[in-house]
Amino acid sequence: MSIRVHSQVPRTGWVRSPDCPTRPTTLPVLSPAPGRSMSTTTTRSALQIRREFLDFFTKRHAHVHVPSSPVVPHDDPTLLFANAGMNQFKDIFLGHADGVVSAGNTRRVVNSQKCIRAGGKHNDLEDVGRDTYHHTFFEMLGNWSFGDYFKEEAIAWAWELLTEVWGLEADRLFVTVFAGDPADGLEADEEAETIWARHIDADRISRWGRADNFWEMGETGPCGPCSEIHYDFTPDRSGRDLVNRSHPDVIEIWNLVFIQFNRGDDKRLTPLPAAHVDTGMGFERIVRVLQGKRSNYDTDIWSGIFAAIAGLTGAAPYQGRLDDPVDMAYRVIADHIRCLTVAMNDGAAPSNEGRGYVLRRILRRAVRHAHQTLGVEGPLLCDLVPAVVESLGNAFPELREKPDRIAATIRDEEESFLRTLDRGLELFADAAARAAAATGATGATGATGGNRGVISAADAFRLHDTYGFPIDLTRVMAEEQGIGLDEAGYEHAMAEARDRSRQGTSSTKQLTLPPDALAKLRHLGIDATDDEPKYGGRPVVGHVRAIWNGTDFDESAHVGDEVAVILDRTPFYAEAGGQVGDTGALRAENVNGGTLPIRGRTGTAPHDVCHFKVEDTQRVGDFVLHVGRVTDGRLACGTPVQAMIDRERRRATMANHTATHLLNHALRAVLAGDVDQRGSYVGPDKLRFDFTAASPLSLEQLTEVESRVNAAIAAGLRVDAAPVALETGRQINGLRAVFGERYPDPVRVVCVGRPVADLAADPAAAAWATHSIEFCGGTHLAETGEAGVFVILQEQALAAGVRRITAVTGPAASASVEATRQFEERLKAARTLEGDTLATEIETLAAAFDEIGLGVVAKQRLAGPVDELRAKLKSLRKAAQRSAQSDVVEQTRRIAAEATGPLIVATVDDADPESLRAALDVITAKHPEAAAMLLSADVEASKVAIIAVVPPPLIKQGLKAGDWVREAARVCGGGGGGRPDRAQAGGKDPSKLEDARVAAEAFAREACS
RNA sequence: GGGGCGUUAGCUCAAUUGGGAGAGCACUGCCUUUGCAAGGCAGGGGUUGUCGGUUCGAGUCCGAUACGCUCCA
Repeated sequence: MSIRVHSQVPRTGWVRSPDCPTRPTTLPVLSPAPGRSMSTTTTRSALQIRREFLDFFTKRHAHVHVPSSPVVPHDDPTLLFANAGMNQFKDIFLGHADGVVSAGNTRRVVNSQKCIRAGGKHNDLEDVGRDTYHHTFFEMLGNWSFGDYFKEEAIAWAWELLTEVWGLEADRLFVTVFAGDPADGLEADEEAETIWARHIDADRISRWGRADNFWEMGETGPCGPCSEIHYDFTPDRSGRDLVNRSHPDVIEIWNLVFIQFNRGDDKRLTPLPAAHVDTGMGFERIVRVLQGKRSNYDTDIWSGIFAAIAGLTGAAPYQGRLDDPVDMAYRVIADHIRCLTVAMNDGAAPSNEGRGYVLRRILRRAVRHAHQTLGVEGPLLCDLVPAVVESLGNAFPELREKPDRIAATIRDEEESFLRTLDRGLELFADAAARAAAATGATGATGATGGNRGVISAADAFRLHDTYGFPIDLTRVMAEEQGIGLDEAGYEHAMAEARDRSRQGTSSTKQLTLPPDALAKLRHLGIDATDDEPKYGGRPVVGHVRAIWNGTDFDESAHVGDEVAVILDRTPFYAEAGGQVGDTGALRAENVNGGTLPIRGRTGTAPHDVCHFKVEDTQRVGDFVLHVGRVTDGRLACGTPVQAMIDRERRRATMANHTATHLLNHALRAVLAGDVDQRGSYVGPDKLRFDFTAASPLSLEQLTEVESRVNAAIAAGLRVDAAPVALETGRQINGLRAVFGERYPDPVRVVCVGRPVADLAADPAAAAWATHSIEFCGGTHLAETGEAGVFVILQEQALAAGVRRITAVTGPAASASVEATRQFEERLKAARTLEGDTLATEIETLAAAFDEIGLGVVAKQRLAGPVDELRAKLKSLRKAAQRSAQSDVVEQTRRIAAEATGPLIVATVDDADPESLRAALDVITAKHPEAAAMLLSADVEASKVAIIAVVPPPLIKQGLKAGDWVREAARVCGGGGGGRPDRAQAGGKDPSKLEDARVAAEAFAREACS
């Protein structure tokens, strides 16, 4: 179905016409919009529409407004970006689907969720700009019932809002309901149909099958029928047959999902005890409907951004034409900058992988349109950020926090892409030249398309794959120059590359649980792992509850099996919050001097012996997975095991974790607040802390940070951790939380130097600002002194505006301090050395400088002196080489002086190939007509170096330098070659040096005779 | 997670089957010019990212690794 070109339709015709009057709202809770006039066309602003939606549910129907979750999901790796309103409530549906559920204290929620649909399975990116309704970023309005109201209210309220509050006409609305599905034994949703019939003419309700009207979250889990409301834009209201036809004139505006079933592992549906409502209404669409526009882009949502684009580029104003490249550029740029601003505000950044890569592609697409269509030379997008903040800041106040930083990052990325384009242009010119050469149409000017050749598939693919030069740009440029393009071949190469990429994947065995396995565990009645003992770290007795082999659950595992074990109780810390998972062992024998009592399932003999080596610990849902291998005996479900962590490794990890908190706090103190944690790694070997910072840390700042942390360690402060109500926790003065992270309630608070109880008692106290206080589930030292020493090893850039500090504590840090001390002493001592000993010492020191793990502070301080020494070594070497060379040259001078005739073959002492070359130049200078060969032996290295030169006349006679040296090298056990006029070779037997010389002389005489 | 490409002087880049590490710009000195812009001559500057292998010989071939660019998921 083709999309009609809207430019044929007068735009004003789509503002509300007399047959579509706007009825004033009668709702008392809504304040009348200022300046609203009944006599002219009255349209609500986008701002009002959003407000009215939220107010309708909060004020009139007792919902609680829950703010949008970040568009970058921090706790769901399966999701690239938040793509639906239900994302942040997923746990409620999944985890506790069979009980009474709530979000916070309410079971009625309303929200406007920031969503991004780009990348992943549903990729709309390429459609954005081409039509009237695709967006990479959009808002999803929704109301929610968690086991509270159901179809009756959901339908009635939706109808009330649309027709009474917003005054939409009933004869422009159509409703769909679920038709039932025999395969699932599902009846049609007559309940919804009956309810609808009370509001709308029965002939406007239609039944649809599973694809359109049955919603499922995944293979298993909560699901149910849904009911959609469609709006008919056709001038004569003839849209009845266009419902669900993807027609631009009849669009779905609201989807009401009734979650009433659970799909089990056996694919069977069982009714849920508490049913839920999940509704979604695309904000951009409803605004379009209420403002009577033919396109989402004709609404006031976009006008500010369009105006900014026009102002910055000088382009003609937006006309709303679908077929106009300029208007398309407007849509693409406006859509993409909204998406980028929101995503980056929530913590994403353009990069070359994952969601960062999606952002990069979005940014580049926008830049390309600005560049090609609007003729923008430099960066543009970064200057549009304020317009986005202006238009969305009211709904999402977090956008006002750091627009400058976002703009700066976008600018960097734009500039880098413009460089890529420049480089691509050169490569394109090469490819075009090759295309012309291949057809023999060399530089014929005025040639019409076709005879200037074709850009080969290989070139097009290489431009794209290696240099990121987009294929559509290649196409446009080829067209401009009248060159063809092998697009079919390009697609083929692309498909091959995809295959290659795919084949490389899917080989490693995953020992984490997929969602359906998780559901199965719950189905088996296995409870969440009790991992509270992790904070104590002492061995505990647990029972094997399940054994996961990567694809299925087993009853037992045997020696050599790599599996993941789930216990009912464990002291193992599962990887989280940057801290690595514990390692250790599970044992089932002679615990506490005797055999463990058996309390598990039947069939497990008391004499079972087993040793399971735990190599990693991961958390999936509420279960702790002990990943590793059986090293002895047999591990069976039900077996009681002694679970013991590697305590030394844990101790080192704890020290690093506590130090990470101290570092976080010190950074904030030194860099004056402009520090957000962006990630961390806490392991036994080291800690890494990524944070936002505009510029590199100076030596002074690094020193300051390091000494602050060491001061806290030296003070021997107590570290306290305790759960606190989330609301109280958030109020604690000086608290560090990770941006965008979601925390449980109650949340665990870790504080250095003050009992958590004190904080909870008076959260706002000014004194807390001087303490490190974080929400953290990790394991920590009891007292900071146990960390020993803290040394920063490295400070580096990770991405624009993000820096990483790598540091160590404990023995590793002490070792670094000691290494630094020794290094400094040796450095000082080296200044007094001379000659060979100096050379050796400098070499050792220079090598050690990068190897021995010096702290970054020491390193920066010592870099100067070390460089001086390096320079000194260099000049020493140079001098030595010069003198060695002059020795050889001196010998050669004598040889040259004594030599006569067209053939000079001589041996010299102690010459490296370099010196031999210089020496040979001496001979050719004196005897340009002679063929010359020099041989030298290095007895220590047991090597022979040979070099030869032959003037052109002798080459003609048949003496080729390459053959010549090869003959000489053959005698002393080597080989060689080169050009006819000049060649080198080597041998391995210095004792045959004289033989080689004789053989070479004979060979040359033979060849020249 | 997987694929492709790259890393050579301070900067931008060369180096044809493996056989003498180079150019331009920048730098230093001298000369020319009233001065500027520039020109002439001379000179300094390189562990060819790192580690290992093959070879008589590696910037070049092979394997690892780091970093960067890029494509795919």
